[in-house]
Amino acid sequence: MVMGGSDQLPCHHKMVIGEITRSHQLVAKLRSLVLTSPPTSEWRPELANNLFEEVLESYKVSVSMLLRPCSCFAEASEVNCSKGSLAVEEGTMNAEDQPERMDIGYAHVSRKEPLSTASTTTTLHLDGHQWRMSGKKKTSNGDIPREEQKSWTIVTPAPHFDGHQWRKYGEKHISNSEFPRNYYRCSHFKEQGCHATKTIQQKEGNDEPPKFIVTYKMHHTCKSMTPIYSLFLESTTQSAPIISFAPGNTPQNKQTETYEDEKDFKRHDHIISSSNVPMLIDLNLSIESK
DNA sequence: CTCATTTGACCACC
DNA sequence: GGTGGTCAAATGAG
Repeated sequence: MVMGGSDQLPCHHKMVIGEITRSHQLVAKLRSLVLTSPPTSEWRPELANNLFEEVLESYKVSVSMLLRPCSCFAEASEVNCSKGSLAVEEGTMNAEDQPERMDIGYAHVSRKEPLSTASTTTTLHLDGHQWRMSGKKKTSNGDIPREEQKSWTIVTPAPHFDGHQWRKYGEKHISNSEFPRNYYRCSHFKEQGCHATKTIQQKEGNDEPPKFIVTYKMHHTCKSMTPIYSLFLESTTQSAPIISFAPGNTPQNKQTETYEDEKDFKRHDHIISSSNVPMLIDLNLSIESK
């Protein structure tokens, strides 16, 4: 994450950076503990557990800060913040929208172009995902056109680990596209009327592992989400600290498997979209410790 | 038998 | 009219 001088950052970003730096230090302590103390130490499990708790709490706080618009956003629904000209979109998920869960995949801050037209926003690569959000232009009959429905897109090698359960309801070959597009809706569509949907399409090219373009539409209104902090962000630096809290069988492990054919992939696709998703935190951050 | 996936048909939007 | 999104019957897995 390369950013300018800290005085150019929105105030809550400075707090987040501070919190993440603390997390980094805690992880360093944890590493030191694991590598240097004898496995038989009586105090080792308890101390390790305490450190883990602190790290988890610290990340939780960081994410909460990111989800909550800073005070300089609060004056209006769309306000310039510092020099970054950041705007929080109406309808963007914040801490109030999703108080019980930390689903970072839905945090969305976009950068408005100066004099932007009705519905276009450009992407701010704040968290390693590529984001797009369409506006709210309406048709003559008052409906939001399909193209303009609120949606956001991420590119990820792990398109299924967003903490929700999805049911596939369609597949379509897209013109000028090598791979079909798969259509999913929330598994709680029927019993809870949750209208969240997403499409997954493999990105063109020979990426290894393959990357998928995941487009979400509508926020979840269901209440039975697995409490997972699924922060699978694309790593772009070797030095990015990676924390995996699941010994083996991580989503990453699943996704980096190679599939014999499309059927084979789809079998895994089914498995990994179930609710039994292990926890993974993979932060793409470069923190200078001093 | 139940439930999830597949797949062709239908429909809305551009 | 072409393309993309959704529906629903058929199919398959457990």
